[in-house]
Amino acid sequence: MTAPLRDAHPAGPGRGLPDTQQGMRRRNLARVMHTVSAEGPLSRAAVASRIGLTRAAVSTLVDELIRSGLLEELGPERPGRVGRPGSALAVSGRGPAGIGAEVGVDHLAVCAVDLRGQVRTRSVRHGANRGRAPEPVIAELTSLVRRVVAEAESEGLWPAGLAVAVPGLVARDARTVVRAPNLDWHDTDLGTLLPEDLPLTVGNEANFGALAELWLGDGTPHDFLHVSAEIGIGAALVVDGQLLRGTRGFAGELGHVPVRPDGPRCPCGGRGCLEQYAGEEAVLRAAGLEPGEDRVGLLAQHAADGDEAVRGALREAGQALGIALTGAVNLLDPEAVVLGGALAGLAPWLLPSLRDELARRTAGPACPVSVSGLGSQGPLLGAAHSVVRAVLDDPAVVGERA
Amino acid sequence: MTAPLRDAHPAGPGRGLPDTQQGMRRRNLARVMHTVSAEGPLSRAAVASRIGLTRAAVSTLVDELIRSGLLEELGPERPGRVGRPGSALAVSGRGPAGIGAEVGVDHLAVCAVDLRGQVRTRSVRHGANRGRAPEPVIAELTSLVRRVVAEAESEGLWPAGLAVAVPGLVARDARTVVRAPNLDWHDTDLGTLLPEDLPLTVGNEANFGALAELWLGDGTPHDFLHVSAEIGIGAALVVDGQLLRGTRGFAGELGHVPVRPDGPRCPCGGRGCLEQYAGEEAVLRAAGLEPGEDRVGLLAQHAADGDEAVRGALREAGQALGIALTGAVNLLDPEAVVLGGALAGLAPWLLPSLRDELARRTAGPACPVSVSGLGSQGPLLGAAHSVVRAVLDDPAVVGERA
DNA sequence: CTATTTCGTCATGGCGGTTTACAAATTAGT
DNA sequence: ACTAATTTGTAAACCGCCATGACGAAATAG
Repeated sequence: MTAPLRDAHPAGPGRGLPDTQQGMRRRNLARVMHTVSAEGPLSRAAVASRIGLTRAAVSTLVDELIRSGLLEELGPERPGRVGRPGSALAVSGRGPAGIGAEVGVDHLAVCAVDLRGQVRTRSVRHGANRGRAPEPVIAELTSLVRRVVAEAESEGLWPAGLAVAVPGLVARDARTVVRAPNLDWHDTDLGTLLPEDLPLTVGNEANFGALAELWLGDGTPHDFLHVSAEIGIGAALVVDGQLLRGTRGFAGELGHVPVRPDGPRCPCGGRGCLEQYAGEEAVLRAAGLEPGEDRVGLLAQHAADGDEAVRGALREAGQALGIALTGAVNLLDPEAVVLGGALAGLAPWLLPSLRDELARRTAGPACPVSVSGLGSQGPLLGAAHSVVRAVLDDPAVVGERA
Repeated sequence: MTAPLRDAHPAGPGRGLPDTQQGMRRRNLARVMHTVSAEGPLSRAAVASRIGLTRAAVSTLVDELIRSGLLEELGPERPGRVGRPGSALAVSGRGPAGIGAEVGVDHLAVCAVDLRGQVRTRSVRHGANRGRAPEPVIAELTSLVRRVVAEAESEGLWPAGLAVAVPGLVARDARTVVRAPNLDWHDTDLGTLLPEDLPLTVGNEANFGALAELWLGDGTPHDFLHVSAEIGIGAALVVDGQLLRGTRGFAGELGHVPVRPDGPRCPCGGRGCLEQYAGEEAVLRAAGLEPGEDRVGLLAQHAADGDEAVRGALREAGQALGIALTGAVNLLDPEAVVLGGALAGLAPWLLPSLRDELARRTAGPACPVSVSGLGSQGPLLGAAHSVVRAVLDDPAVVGERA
């Protein structure tokens, strides 16, 4: 069925769907879900005061959500104040689940996350996928998905959708991989290869990582730039809590921002792109290391051991990142820059020169640069959570099935 | 009263104001206004089918809008098809008007635009403002505003708001000018200096220019990058039909994107910023011309006359712009780049090297670069139209007054 | 033990869009 | 010219959704 999970509520007045009472109801159901999900167990009265509706209205909304299995009544609250205690409501731990999947260069991973945001099942398979054809890889992924779905179902969950994180550019249809250099995939429509009974969303790994940071990060603002380096160097731009995708869905190509316009040639056609200084290959070469298996781990290891060549290479990579990010920060004025993915592990050696370069080139106070706490889990979690968010954003759709 | 003209309808489900029936009505009124405004005279039935409501519902909405003076009944349509001809509806030419104002480095301008988008009155005063204190300048501007408002009123219009375009950074409150280097203004609150009986919005000149391009430009997409050069070099980013403002409202500082990281020092603290190559002063210096009065006109004149020094300087500026824009395009994946403001006049000599540089550094087809057709009128028109858009976006607010 | 406060629910009402029906105004066909 | 078909705009009845106000229930304060 492949329902459109995203963009259900376009912004701006005048545009968008006609405003009928059903739409109103749907939005109010979503408000209740978001409020309960974000602020823990809450009584009906508390929800009502937060979203600005009356207790009576919230009562009927909650009834509907409980009938759909999206909310649960936990029983009476501990009475601390005067007055009748409310009945605590919480997001259900047995309703729909978001299935997240990740196609990495040398692993596959799938997990199921319930509406509460808890990871309930997880399944990983190691093994290099570089250069393998899409069909066998996706077949393997499909079997992992089926296993995770089965386990989730045995815990009383049912899958509301599947989101797949891929290390490459994904078209705006959220189904076809336009280009994944590290897998050597081109124009591959995953919609035809994955189980068809689940609404599917395919997305860029870095984008899902950024969303994970937005939704799960501790103190992450909702205007930031998330930089990661799995496939080349990618940035995900989050503006006002929304991912900026670009016309063709290619936004965030930080790796090909010119750093030194007369620098070395880049396969993209340009010269002196960031990737020529801070890309994996470039850093390994500058560090004098052979490209091998776990290349990022290798770099971190050597850097930690005090290898000066490696440290110098990372210092210069940080500097190049700082230059490119200066441009990005000047253009976008984000609240923060967050380093994620592989960069997070190398942060100790990248950050000093990066911050230095950024500060030197900024007039006022420099944009704060932090490191993601999610590590390599970001993309997978972001994918799974994107399905969960879609349910919270429009509970009515899912309510029909339960 | 200074009502919030913007951001009345925040994006995303779950957030925003509670969804009550009155809000629904307001949004539907807005839909009707937008539809009629965008698609010319339309019958009630045509509006209904476009926005997806029933004819009956649209009838009552239209009645209300006509009573408020926002819509006009033009009379029966020419019947071309079978069936009863509809009664054509058009946006009123006598209701509210948007007052736009512009504080330029050497001029002041004010105009009134009606809901149809027609400029109805205009008033300009030449004279250098560089270095003058804000108070006398704004006093002068106020008298222009009063004159334009009086003229507009004599034509049956009433002012719905005032938007002021300023060559500098404006804080997110849309009232205070944080920094306007070319005027030498700092932290100036225009809210206290301008007539208080009009809802006020102060905005950056380049941003208003971009909005004008978005709303009035011929074939302008709704994802683009608008580059202009009045104060240094500014870019306005329009994403999905909305201006990207940045956390502090400082987004779009293209002028300080690093082009050559080891280039000449820039007052901003950086090195080799775009402004050091394509800024007004830099180009004049490279061209061997003295900074005088109408510097842009001077450059265009000499370039047209075949002055090779000037042409060379502009060629290099275009090249630098191309490098900086490569970065921006890689980050944002816009549908187009539009040159506006002073750059539009110099486009014939900037474009070749700019396009060349951009194409050379892009893998696929390069992002198309075009020139704004609005010329120097952009900011003023954008300001006035922003008020008009605010009325279209929420007709109910204004309806109360009529 | 009573007064007070707060919670959840119910009955009532208002508001807003839909449905259904119908008159008005045009074209197409005989 | 007259009828049938089509489309428009409006009115009346209806339904859905939230607000209002009242009420019982369950706690605290005195």
